[in-house]
Amino acid sequence: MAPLLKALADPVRLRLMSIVASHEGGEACVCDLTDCFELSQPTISHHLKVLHAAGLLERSKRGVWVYYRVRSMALADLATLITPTPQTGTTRSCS
Amino acid sequence: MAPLLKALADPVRLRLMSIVASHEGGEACVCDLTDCFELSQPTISHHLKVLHAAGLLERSKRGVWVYYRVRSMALADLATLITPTPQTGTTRSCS
DNA sequence: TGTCAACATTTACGAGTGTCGATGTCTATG
DNA sequence: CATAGACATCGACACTCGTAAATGTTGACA
Repeated sequence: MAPLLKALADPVRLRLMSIVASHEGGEACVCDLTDCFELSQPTISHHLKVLHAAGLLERSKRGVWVYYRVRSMALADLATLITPTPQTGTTRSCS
Repeated sequence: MAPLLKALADPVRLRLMSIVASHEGGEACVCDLTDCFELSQPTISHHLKVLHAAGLLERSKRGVWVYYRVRSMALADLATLITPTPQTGTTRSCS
């Protein structure tokens, strides 16, 4: 769980997720994304790799272009884990 | 939002949140927490400070002891932000 | 007032991270 | 085959982060 949060805990990567999610057809190619930032193409590629390795983005190569798509299931699972549990009653000192 | 995720994106801090949340009365003092880790007391204190600065933990000092409590509202808000939006239809290239 | 215990702060250091420039890989096209 | 463009990888650097040892602060109590 910590690696997932770590992958999301960066302003650039959060924007990347947001842009991909709200892009036409729910997917975007790298060339679209690099235009949205004032960062070099290798840097964007690096962030995409981190998000992909964390299971937050899907990769699909079509021709010369590589399209990324948000794995909304991963986000939903993460949201569930973050949501506070209704307290189980059992009280152990450590977890 | 990124700072919030950054504060959570650490195994020790995630365990701290979990332990505090599931502790008797929903709060725990530092001495309880240091016993759960094989880390020095200053390190635990540092992580608690990070979580408190991010608005994820409440502090309340009673006598010599300092009790921490999870701000479940912050977690709930974060979960809401992470949850994928149902796609608005408007398609702008960047966000 | 002096002492002890619970936490916090400071300082320092090794490890990890974000960034860029240079280079590599792959695909389409002439 | 040669070239060009879309991405990825590599190497290097500055910066941040997690950790511990030493020290400081505060409250309880004799």
